[in-house]
Amino acid sequence: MKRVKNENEEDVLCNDQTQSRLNGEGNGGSVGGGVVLKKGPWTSAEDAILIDYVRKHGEGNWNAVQKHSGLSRCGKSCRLRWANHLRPNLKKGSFTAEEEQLIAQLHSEMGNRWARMAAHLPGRTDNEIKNYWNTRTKRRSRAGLPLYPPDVSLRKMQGNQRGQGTGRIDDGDRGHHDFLPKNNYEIHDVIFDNLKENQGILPIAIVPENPDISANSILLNGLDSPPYCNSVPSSSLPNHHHLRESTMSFLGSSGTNKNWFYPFYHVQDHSSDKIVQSFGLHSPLDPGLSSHNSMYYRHSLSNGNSSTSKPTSKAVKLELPSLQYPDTGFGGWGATFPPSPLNESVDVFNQSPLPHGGLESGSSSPHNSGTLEAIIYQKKTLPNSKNNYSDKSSHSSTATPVDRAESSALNMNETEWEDYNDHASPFGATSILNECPAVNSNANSWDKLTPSQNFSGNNVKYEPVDQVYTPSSENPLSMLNITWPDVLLASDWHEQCYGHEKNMTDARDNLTDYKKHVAGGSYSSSTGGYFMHMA
DNA sequence: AACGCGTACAACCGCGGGGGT
DNA sequence: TACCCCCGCGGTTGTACGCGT
Repeated sequence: MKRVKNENEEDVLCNDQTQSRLNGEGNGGSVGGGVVLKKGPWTSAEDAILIDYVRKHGEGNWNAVQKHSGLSRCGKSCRLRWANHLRPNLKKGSFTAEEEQLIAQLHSEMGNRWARMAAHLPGRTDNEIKNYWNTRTKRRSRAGLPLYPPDVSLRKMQGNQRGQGTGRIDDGDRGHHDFLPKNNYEIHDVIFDNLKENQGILPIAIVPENPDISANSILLNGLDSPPYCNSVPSSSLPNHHHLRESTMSFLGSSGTNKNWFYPFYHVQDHSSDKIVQSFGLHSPLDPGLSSHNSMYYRHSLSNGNSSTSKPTSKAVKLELPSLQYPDTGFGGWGATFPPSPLNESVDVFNQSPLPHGGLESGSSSPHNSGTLEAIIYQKKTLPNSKNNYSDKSSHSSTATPVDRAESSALNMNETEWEDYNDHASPFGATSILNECPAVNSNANSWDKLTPSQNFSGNNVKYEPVDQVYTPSSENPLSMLNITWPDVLLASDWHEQCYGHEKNMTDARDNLTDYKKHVAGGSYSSSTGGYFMHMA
């Protein structure tokens, strides 16, 4: 279709056929006899021939198509054409919101296993899903958005909780439990404990006065980054903030506006020798992560005096498979909704840094898959971070492009913000909204959210979050959000901290206005910016 | 209108697994 | 056990289209 010019191209041999010839195979008549096989777009006539062939002979034995039908296409091309376009019951058109959500969920569990994902999406092909995801990934990466919607991340995290005792990453195919009960939501006591402990922790993104410092940079660097605190460069700090390799702190090597990226880190409060939980959304939900390894949200510390925490971290790269962006650092790898259809016997201790591969069952590792499981898995499997940081960055990451890492880091932070605002997290929206000028609660798609952005502002501003993944009647997947503990907790927490909900409402309005102000700046909506909304 | 850019999508390519011999 | 063949999968490429400037 797109390659119209190929209609008139000189026929070329299918590579496979060429290989077959070389291998002595493909003896199917003319193929082996040197008949050139067409490449490029299929014509309707060819389609008709192929359809007719399949009708008569059924699927399979694709190399025989050319022989029996005279179609000058290699078997591989025929199979692809049939599978992706001619096969009955194919669903055409763009993905629905439900499908998008499911894809994200599946990808968070499976990684780039398109065919398996396609099995969960009737009428959709692996190629279609792959194209969608890749495009989406690119777009979101460019916009500095999280790869996964917050509920996916949360779900993963919840699954992670459940799976903690097992030491398993994912049940994978073993489960074949298509969907977990929707009401399997659990709130561990520790969640509430953490809530209490972290009252006053504010998820803030500081917008510098200096317009040259991107909001994301600030986000990533947090309050410990100049000019917001007097901390020394994180890289030179003593290891009182230990960043595990798996937590994917990224080094923005190119300097400008990149600085150090350590989207996840803990802050150890020196005065109390207590790990000050730096991030919130998932932390309170995961006992294991919350107190030790949780590195999700960047909060100011209690009483808002974040700069006193001397947060820092080391930058570490995390290698991921291509197109896998470690931009969501939260979530677990336990089987959650929907459960992984995979039966991936993941050696949780196998964290081979191989850039590719390792994805197939039997050898899969979340580390390699680039899924949320991988991310969280590493968090969990590595030693507790406290005083245990070892700089594995130079060992584990072979070739992670810096820009990817950066975008990933950005994404993680963006995700954090989305989550905050999405769910009125007691750590998030509530906190933000009490001091933050803007929140857009009208978003209906997690796919087009707040991008990274440079803008100037007052001394301290909160990063506006454009899009909020808001469960609503418009979103048939709202039911998924029953698993949002934040939602359940927000009210209570908010009441506890602020006494009334009005603050949030007001803050949302203010934030919305602020967002508009910001969006009027340099950001291009064409790149998936502030005001991109799903149709 | 022209251009540039981003996106969507079809198709190609290489690799590896599984089954048969 | 080794080899061959077929098939499927995932990564990548190339091009048309749409939109903004």
